[in-house]
Amino acid sequence: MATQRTRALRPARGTPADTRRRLVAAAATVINRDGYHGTDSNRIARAAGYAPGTFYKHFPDKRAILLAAYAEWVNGEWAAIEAEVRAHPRPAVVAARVVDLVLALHRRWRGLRSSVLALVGSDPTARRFYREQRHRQLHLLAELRGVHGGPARSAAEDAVLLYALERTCDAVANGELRALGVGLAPTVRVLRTLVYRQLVRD
Amino acid sequence: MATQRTRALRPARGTPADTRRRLVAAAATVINRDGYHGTDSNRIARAAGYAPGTFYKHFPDKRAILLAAYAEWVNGEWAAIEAEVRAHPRPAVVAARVVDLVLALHRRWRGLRSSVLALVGSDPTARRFYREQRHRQLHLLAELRGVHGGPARSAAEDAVLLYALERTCDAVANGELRALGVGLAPTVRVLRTLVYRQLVRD
Amino acid sequence: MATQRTRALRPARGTPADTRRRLVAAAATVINRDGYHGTDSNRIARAAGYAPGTFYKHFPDKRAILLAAYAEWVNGEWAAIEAEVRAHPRPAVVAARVVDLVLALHRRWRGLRSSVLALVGSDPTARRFYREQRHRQLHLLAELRGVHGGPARSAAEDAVLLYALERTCDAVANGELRALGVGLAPTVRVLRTLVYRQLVRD
Amino acid sequence: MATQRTRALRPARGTPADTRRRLVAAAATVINRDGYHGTDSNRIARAAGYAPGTFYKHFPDKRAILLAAYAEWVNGEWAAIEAEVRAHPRPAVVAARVVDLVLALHRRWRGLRSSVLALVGSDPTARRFYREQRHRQLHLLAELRGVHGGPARSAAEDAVLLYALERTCDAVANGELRALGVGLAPTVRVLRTLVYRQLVRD
DNA sequence: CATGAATGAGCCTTCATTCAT
DNA sequence: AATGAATGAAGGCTCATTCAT
Repeated sequence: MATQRTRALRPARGTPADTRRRLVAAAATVINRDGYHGTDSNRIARAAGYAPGTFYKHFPDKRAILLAAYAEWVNGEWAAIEAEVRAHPRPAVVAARVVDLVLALHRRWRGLRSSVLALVGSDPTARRFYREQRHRQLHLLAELRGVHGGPARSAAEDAVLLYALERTCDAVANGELRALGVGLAPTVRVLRTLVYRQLVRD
Repeated sequence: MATQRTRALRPARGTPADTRRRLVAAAATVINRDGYHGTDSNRIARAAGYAPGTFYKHFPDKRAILLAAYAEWVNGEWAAIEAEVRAHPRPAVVAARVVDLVLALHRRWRGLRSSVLALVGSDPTARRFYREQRHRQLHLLAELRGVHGGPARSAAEDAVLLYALERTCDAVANGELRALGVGLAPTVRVLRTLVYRQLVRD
Repeated sequence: MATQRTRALRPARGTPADTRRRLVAAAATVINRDGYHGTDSNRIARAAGYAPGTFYKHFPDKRAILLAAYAEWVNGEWAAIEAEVRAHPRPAVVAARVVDLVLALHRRWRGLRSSVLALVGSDPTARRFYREQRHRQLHLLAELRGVHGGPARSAAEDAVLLYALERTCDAVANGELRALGVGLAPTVRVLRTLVYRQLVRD
Repeated sequence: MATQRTRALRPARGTPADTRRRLVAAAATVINRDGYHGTDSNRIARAAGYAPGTFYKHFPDKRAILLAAYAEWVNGEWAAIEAEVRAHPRPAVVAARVVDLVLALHRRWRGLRSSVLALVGSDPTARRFYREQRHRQLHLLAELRGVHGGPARSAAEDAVLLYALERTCDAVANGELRALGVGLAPTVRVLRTLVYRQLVRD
């Protein structure tokens, strides 16, 4: 009953982990480009070189792969941030690197971030997941400050800083800032100053 | 998954403007509650007391009513903010009022905002529209500072402040902050301080 | 975005009741021919002259229309049986008519019956529905006996009779009996006798 | 909706006949529990301790294993009935045993029977196979009557008896009878009487 | 013999949108 | 102006089946 028409010489068979990785990578790319509601699971599977059914051997539903893609890539890049940051002892340099890296991150994954945020707005699971990311950031920030012998800061201050950083980087990434006539360089400078002040004594 | 209350009994037949207003109001309520992708145009029409066809007599598509709802209601409330704010002469009071009002606004329209932001991420029209809001805010901020004889601030500083305010209020509205163990009162204090400092000389 | 290609000059617009009737009639025919698992809701809708979406305006799911078809048609014909039966005073005639009618019924709706029975085997709703049919038959049988001044019979006897009648008619309808080398006429005679004996004193 | 217990830990590797037997046994259990349309071939294979591919090394398709399961298990138990029945000389005892055993059989294999019946309604192969079972029953009945020096009975009478027995036992097995308010004991009595009368002179 | 990753046709269902009334 | 029945493209997901290892 099932026809067999070799669409492209059957993609190399691999371990489930490989397949999963490919699917996640494809999802990240495709969703980042077309948006979560702008693609579908079949398209993601095809982009990874698989048939529709393969998707559901690895993810229970479409939502799951968005979260997985977010986890995989954003977490991965956050690890890179941690690594780079730890390598630099001077607060000013650290502040600059953090801003640069977060900005690069937001630029690269703007579409993916947007999709995740939308899902966070309506899906409890996504919400829980997203909050874990934030927790991690808060801890990282506190740790950085400790390393640099910085002052005690309230969690509220840290949180507001992170939100400012995140939201501004999104604005840069999606062209909002430019459209407002606000320059990139001064904005980056403001952000660096904000981060720097949070790390050291006033 | 989607709730379907609000089967309005409103008498139909009225001026086109009336109908449009009712549709927009219904859309704001319903989308705020169920999300843009969590409702459909038929449901919105019914919530306003009309048949599906009526919807498309007043809006070219579903997206349009989301933008209209955002414009109508959120703009309306921003006008209220402007009015209230202008009435208070002291910067500290103004800062407090702005934070309180923006927070209230975000709390009330959390779902609508989330839906709009998602659309902004993928739709050029929505993007353009959204940027106009921001422009308005920037102008208001500059004006406030002028009124209070505040210092010259770069557009970048103003923009970052607005982003911090907006994103933090969203975080409060959707419970993110509470989930992170960050208290509401200290957060509001941080925001007020931020706004206050932006209005007066350091 | 939606193309419009007039597939067949848009089927006459009617009242919802009309549409529902057409859908049920089409479902009865199609399922009777191809089996419940041999068709799909789109095919049923098309057979009734409608698009797929119309189906779901009238039925929550595929299962529902099978039950509706069963209810509509089989109930309808049982009403016919009741009417005919009441018109004949002599038990022997009644017995004959009942057997003939049930047999005709099973012959005509063999596929539909088969599908319903399968569903009854796995679906609680279907099960409940099916039992109501049986209840009705039991009452009808008891009533008939009363009319003819027949003897007291236990519910068990009545039930077994009904099962024998039903199952044998199914066997005739699906050719089982013929395949076994058992003639139709003698079988009908046995059934008539069975029914007759249940109606009158031994 | 479908349960997925029975992840067998059985050692694979064995003669083809062993594998086949295990698959059939698993299919009988799983289908009896979840229904033919409520499981899939992968699940059956897993329940037997094998991979999906193994299934299709032993059966051409899913339908085949349903028939095999029916043949293997139900036939096996019918053989047991034959044996037991032959061991008892008195018609009354034989009748009682037959009813009891058929009832037990139907109770145990209710789901499997239901699935087979549904397939019989649409699949010629299944139909042919099912009729062979009936043939066997008819012969057994005739033989029993001969043994007991019973009267000549038409094939039609025998067939109707078998149908009554089968259908009533199904009704008991699936709770239909209880739902109708008909007691088990009286029903069994009716069936025993029916069988008994068919075995001896009136 | 057995594996199990992969397939892909196709089912069920939704919903933005249209149009005859 | 309003209606609401109808549309139909398309999306999420399943599962019988295959085949390279």
